[in-house]
Amino acid sequence: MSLDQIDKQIIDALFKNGRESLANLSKVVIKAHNETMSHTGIAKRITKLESSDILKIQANISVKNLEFKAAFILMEMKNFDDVKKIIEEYEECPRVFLLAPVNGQYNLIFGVMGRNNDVLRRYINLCGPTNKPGMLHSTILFTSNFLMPKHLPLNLFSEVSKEHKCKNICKGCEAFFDGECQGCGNF
Amino acid sequence: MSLDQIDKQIIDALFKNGRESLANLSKVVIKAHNETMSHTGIAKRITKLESSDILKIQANISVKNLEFKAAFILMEMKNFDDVKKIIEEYEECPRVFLLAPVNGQYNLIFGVMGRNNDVLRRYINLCGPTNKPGMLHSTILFTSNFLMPKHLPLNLFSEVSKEHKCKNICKGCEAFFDGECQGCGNF
DNA sequence: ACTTTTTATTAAAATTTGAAACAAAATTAG
DNA sequence: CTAATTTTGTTTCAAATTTTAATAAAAAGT
Repeated sequence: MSLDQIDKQIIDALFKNGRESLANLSKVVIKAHNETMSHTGIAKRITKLESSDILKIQANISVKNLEFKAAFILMEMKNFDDVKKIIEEYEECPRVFLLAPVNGQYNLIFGVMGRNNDVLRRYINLCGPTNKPGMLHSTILFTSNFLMPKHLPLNLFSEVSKEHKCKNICKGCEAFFDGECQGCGNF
Repeated sequence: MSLDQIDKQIIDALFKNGRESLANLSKVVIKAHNETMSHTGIAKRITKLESSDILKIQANISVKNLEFKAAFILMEMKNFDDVKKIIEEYEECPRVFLLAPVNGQYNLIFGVMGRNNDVLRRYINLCGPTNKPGMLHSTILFTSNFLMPKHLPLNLFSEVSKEHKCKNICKGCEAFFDGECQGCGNF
């Protein structure tokens, strides 16, 4: 599916304010020959874009303003199966805000988020992906200053993803069994 | 400003659906002792989170479903002034979806988005940051498969950012003066 | 203990959304 | 090319939601 000019105008308006009313959108979105569009028409477009999973209107939060700390981990893996295994283990983790297989000097880019540097370091050392099998080389980059995107979709406060999802990571973790681990959801 | 349990529940619900009605949010958000909260109270919380720039409800779009192509550029710069200069030049560019100074082996992480690999390569070669002064070393990673975040806030369709904002990049560009450049906003 | 400030509630008015039936345009098939 | 079909957009109106303003309650500061 591809986007036409109307879709793009809707997306642009919703990029600026995701809760803009359909009434206002219908004023802003202009068809050819300067005609406006009905709010019902706009609603149908939005529904369609959402159900084809192209668009999702979400709460994005500012890493900078909450003073969260983030790390990018770049990984060079032995083979693609090892990459896939890491992805499987981490794609539901609420701390992982970035996960993408890449081509180039590294095979996988991984982003982790924490309330502060302590939490972040503990995660990287105890729960992180860097000591998984197949890892040839990795490098870690720290930041807390996202200039772009200013607001990120972070799944930090979901009740479901606190313990359950991370079993596959936690089952080999000493801290988890010693009761020292505060859980993934401790933001 | 820090977030309490109610804020987190609101953000979590809006992460799932940014246009959830205040009425529904007031049913979902639970205070201590299992009390619900009034929808007016919820609205004030949201307004407060937005005006302190912690929360922004936005249209996020799926890189994967639109089959957009992205590249991460990792840069090691001579000094921090050079980093700042790159940031100044690129932070308004609609193609740049990621821009963060980092600490570690590299000083800056940069993400660019394009409709296809051709557009992306042309941008990197002609408009990209890799040949700017102060660059010691850089590496490029390509991807089109964002597993996380599934949907990204991309400012691709804004009318304002088509030519104006990129003057500082374009003024030394041959393609721009030859009329070969299709402009930053050509998505 | 009192005042100030912040936060939440209620209820009515204004606005927005959703549903259904219809119209127009685009696409497909004959 | 024309008719049938599908897709897309419009209108209308009832139902649901949001906003506003006045008030109450709780928390913080003196």
